Amino acid sequence: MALINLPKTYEPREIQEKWSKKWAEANYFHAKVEKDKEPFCIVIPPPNVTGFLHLGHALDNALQDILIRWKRMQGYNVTWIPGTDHAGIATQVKVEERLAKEGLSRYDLGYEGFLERVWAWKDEYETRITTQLKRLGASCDWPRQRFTMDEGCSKAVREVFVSLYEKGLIYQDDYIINWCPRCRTALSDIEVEHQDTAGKLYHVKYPFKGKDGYLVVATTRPETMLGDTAVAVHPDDDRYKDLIGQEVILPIMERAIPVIADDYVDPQFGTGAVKITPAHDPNDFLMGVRHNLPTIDVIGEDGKMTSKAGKYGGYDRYQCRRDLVSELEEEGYLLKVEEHQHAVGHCQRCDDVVEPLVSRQWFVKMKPLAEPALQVVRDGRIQFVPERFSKIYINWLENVHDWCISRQLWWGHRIPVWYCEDCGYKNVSRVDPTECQECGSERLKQDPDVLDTWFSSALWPFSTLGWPEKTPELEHFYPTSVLVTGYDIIFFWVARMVFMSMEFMKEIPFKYVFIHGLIRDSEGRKMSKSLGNAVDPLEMVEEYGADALRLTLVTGNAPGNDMRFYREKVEGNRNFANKIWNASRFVLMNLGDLQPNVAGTDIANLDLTQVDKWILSRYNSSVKEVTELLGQFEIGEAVRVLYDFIWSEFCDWYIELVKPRLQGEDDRIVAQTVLIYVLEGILKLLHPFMPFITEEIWQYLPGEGETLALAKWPEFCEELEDRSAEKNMVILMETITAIRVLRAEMNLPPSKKINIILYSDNESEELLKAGEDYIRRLARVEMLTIADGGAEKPEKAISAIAAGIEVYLPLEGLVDFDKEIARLKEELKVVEKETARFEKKLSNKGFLTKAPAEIVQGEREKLSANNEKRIKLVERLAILQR
RNA sequence: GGGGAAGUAGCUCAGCUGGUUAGAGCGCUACGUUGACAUCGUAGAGGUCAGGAGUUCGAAUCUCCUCUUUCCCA
Repeated sequence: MALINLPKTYEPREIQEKWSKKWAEANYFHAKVEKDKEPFCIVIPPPNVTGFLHLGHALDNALQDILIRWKRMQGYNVTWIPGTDHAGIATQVKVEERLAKEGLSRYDLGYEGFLERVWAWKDEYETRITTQLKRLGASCDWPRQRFTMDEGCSKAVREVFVSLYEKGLIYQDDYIINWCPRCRTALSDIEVEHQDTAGKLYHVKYPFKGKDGYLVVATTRPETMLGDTAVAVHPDDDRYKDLIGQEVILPIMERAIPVIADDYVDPQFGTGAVKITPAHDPNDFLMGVRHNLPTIDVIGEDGKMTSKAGKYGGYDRYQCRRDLVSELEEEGYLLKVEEHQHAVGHCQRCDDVVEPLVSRQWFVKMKPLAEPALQVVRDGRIQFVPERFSKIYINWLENVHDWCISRQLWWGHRIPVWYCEDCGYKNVSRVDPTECQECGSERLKQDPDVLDTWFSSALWPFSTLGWPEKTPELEHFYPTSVLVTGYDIIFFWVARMVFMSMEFMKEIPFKYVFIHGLIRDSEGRKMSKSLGNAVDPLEMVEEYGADALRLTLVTGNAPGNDMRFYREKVEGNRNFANKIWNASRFVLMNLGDLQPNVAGTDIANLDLTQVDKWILSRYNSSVKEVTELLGQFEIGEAVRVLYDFIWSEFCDWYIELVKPRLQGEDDRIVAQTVLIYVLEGILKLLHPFMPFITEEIWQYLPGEGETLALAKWPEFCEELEDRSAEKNMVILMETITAIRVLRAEMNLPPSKKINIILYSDNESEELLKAGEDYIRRLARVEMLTIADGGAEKPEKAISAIAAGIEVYLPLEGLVDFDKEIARLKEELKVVEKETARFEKKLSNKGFLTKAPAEIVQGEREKLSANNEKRIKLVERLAILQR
């Protein structure tokens, strides 16, 4: 077969299009359950069907794909389960926004009509997301794709809800919750984002009842005073001790309320007396429970004041605040107003200011569930990478409050509770009931609310594998191997998956939680639509290629840390891809008619040169390092090792060194075989990171196999390790570099041929003789002489010392002796400084006795090498200065 | 108020369990089209590893303190 070489230029676009299509068609990434093989399973953090994927998704999925492709090549039974999240509130907000553009609200369409629109939206975005993932190279097990509201996931949700209800772990209660007046729904604690806001602290007089004088309370939210049912002070606060048990008159409302004592009050804050509004503040609510205070709700679900707010009924909450403050001022109740910084809760989805209010909602009792979830992280059965994130997880679970799971939305899993309109019984059922389990009435009404979107995501690791059915997938692939996600959803998702798994599977959901950071813009800001600084991953894919983008996202920063995104970084990695492309092109173009059966060749037994042995040894240790680093989730370091090996060693040195041999006949085949062997290994090692370019090139290589994605991952091979070849090559490379430095020093362009004399001891003489051609070629030397170290040295020359070899560049009439002396003196200074350092270290008794022998030996060698160099420099200077 | 992270070359960042002559990419300087690659090559300049104290034979790395920047939680 005549070999076809790669196209002259690297065109990522064509390659990625071709391969994402081919891979999908061939269904390479679908894994059947193979019981005799070790499983490796990742469930994708399901992207929300709210929009397009952003760079954060690209990072998350690149990391997963790297692990997945690596393990697949290692021969594991690998499945990466893709899917999307219905993202209840977020999606509903999006669809409502779209409707608003048509001048419609969800009420105009009605419940059924609105849901139809949301399902259509879901289909549209699910398709887009899937397409995007494929274009990024994600090797998902597509036939197993899931959706949090598909039939199976819905069944899992139903089972979990009913089961928790039966165990008493789900309950309904009137409780203070976070309410978003814009979305008109309850939110869980973590869906509220606290933002520091410049506010005011109002000092208001509350007159004593039945006597002169007043108490001053400080509040940031005066409008809630309309619902005050007490004033609280600290029991030990001497200022107020006498007032406890007495009453004050609530201004405007003219209502008498008691002064109570509670430890919760901070005597240092404000005046030390706080107004208590149990209906509109979480802490006040708890205090109200402790002291049996009435609850007066003055703010409604629409964010407006209720009729209980007296004359302010119907006012918007902010309007009420303004008007109320002026009234207080006019009436002389307002003592003073201070500037005050405080945290204000905002809705995570729509950014409206959240209103704490009392409402009847469904909750998950957290304490009993949290305990096992804490245990598995504390005892290391689940490991966070990096480890520090386990603290965040533990701290949250230790202080977790009950989870409000009901949402007043239309889009989501309906709560499986039917209220009997006759006896009021709550029918909580796995199958839709037709009659009341209590009284038999058929007049049943399902709870109108839906569940928090995270309720279904919490089941994702097992619901996607078929639970509650006992599927072979569940049995084989569960627990999953690793979860890859950002630190921003440790509470929302990771913790919840763990406790749900512990409760329902009696098993951890995954062994490792691999946490990554956020992608920020070049100024370190979060990327967001409103800032207009978001980068579209597909735009980068178009411009630089998916491989370059993937590499950019996973390198150059430590695990768990945020990363700034620069287009220049992607460009740099595109250049790296181009380098690989051209190096491969070179190898292929020099293959000629050779069809080496690399797989069947025992490479170590070929008649290898030192250079071959060196590159094989270096390649071999790269295999080892990359594999180890991947095992430690050190993706960035693994890439760095590969990048350096490929560019600096394989391309810059090996290819250059091997060139002459490819022209000759003697050992041409050996050189070709080594080239192709190392190249193929490189492509394999690089494939998880850069799947498209490696697959494309690999197809041009001789050998068997349909796809690189299913090729065997390289293994470390003892036989290829060759320390002495590595050492020899260092000498050779340093010699070549030394000549190049002299050339540059004298401003001699490469076109100018030069003569070089190398003086060496017997040991390296042989090595230099063997490497004569290399030196001549790579340093562009016309006439190369290798002489004994003791031989007479030319006077009119400039010199350098590299790896114990004296390099002389004779320059008849061109040498400026003063300049050369100065140059050598400068070098001598550096060497002397080094020598002194080593000497000092080695004369330190503590060092000699306490440091490991290896280290001491290393320092000794460094000292003697330095000394040798120093002596030669001194000698040379003596001659020049004679 | 509690907790985390970060401070290393002009910029962006690596540097794992303490032993390197402290690295990379970009940028910068000089030279260069040598038949894989100018999306490139060769050589180079550039760092008191935020500051202080301590532990140690030895600290960018461990401990404590200070300063600065960030993020999360209350």
